[in-house]
Amino acid sequence: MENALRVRRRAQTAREIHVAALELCQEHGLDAVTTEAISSRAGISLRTFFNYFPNKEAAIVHRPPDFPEAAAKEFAEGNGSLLEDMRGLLVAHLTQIDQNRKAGLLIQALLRDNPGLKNAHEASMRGLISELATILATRLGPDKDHLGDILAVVVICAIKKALDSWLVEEDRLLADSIDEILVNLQQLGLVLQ
Amino acid sequence: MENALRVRRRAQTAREIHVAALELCQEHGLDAVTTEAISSRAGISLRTFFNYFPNKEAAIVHRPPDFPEAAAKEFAEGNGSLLEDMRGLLVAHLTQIDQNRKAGLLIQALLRDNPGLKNAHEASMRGLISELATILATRLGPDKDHLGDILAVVVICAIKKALDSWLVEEDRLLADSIDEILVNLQQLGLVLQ
DNA sequence: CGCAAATATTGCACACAGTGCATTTTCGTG
DNA sequence: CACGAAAATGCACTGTGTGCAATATTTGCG
Repeated sequence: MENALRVRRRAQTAREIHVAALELCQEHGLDAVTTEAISSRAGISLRTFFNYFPNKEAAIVHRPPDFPEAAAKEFAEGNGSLLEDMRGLLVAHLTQIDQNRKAGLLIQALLRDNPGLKNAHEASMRGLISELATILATRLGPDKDHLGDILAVVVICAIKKALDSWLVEEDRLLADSIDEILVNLQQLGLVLQ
Repeated sequence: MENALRVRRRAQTAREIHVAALELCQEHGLDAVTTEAISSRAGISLRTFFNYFPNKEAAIVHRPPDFPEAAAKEFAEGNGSLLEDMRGLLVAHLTQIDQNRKAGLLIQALLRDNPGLKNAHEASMRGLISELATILATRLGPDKDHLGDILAVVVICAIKKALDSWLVEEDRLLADSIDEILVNLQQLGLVLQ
């Protein structure tokens, strides 16, 4: 009952569907792309498509990279300033996004032009938010769950804002985007006094 | 070309559809409710339903009360502590929600039991968020747009959290919920130093 | 190896969602 | 009352998403 292989294969198929969806959107525009077309380009049946994604929007947005476990642990156990400790977490996370800059750009462009994708995007963000909320719960300790939840929301929101500038401006440094996030959060802290 | 009357009629019809949708959900559960059933209970054709809402989820969630203009203006032009000035805005907003406590409770219960409603709910929240962002832009002045956007997100998030406790606990005072919101935001400010 | 169990893929049928378009009805206004 | 804009409607049609049962593939194990 060793399913590590199966898990990897599943993830691979999902990625293939995702890529097929992105390519078709680039070629014909989101509205002209059907789940059937995606399935056939990905070399699977329509029925199988729905085994992997609930709808085409989900296939397009797929899921954002998670927070690497090592960085999460380090942050959760850190005891410096929260914002400074968070830098490592952000570096780890944004680095992963950087790996896949091309897909990121494409998805972002699609999001701009197709408001109908917003729901799917938000849904995938909810996953990230709750992952971060879990990490923050460890860091903040008990009885701070509301605070942790809210903080998670605001951090993800700041990351999204930074990605907007980062993916657009070709030669922007990753470090600058991270600074932007931290500065925004710090300003938020000031204004909430 | 005086369309004030038409606007009111339109809003009324939308409300009737909304109510019909809520009633049917209560009776048969969300999954068993079709757009056709909603239309027919509301006394309109299926085609007309889609003139008012893009899908049944939107009809169920409808739209949350906005921030009353007077309170918004007062907050935008205030110059005390941001959080204290915000209290008036929150009072005005939550009071409106209180007017319709019954529907609020029902919608909240539906949201708990039907994850499929989350998207529609988030979509309607986006409207509120951008409304608040506009208000905050006035209050904060220029060059703070990112900060205003992020702040709007976090405030709406705090409101949602407070509503969770408020709608559940029967005899909770509105004032307490508002305090809860402000305390959460203040704690957030502290932790972001 | 080769079998049995678990898991993944697929085809088919079907009910519902959502849209475009042309037509009809309603209703405020002059 | 009559006109015209806005709203409601009917109809046809494409695409979505699911349940179910059959088939194929992979995995663990004797």
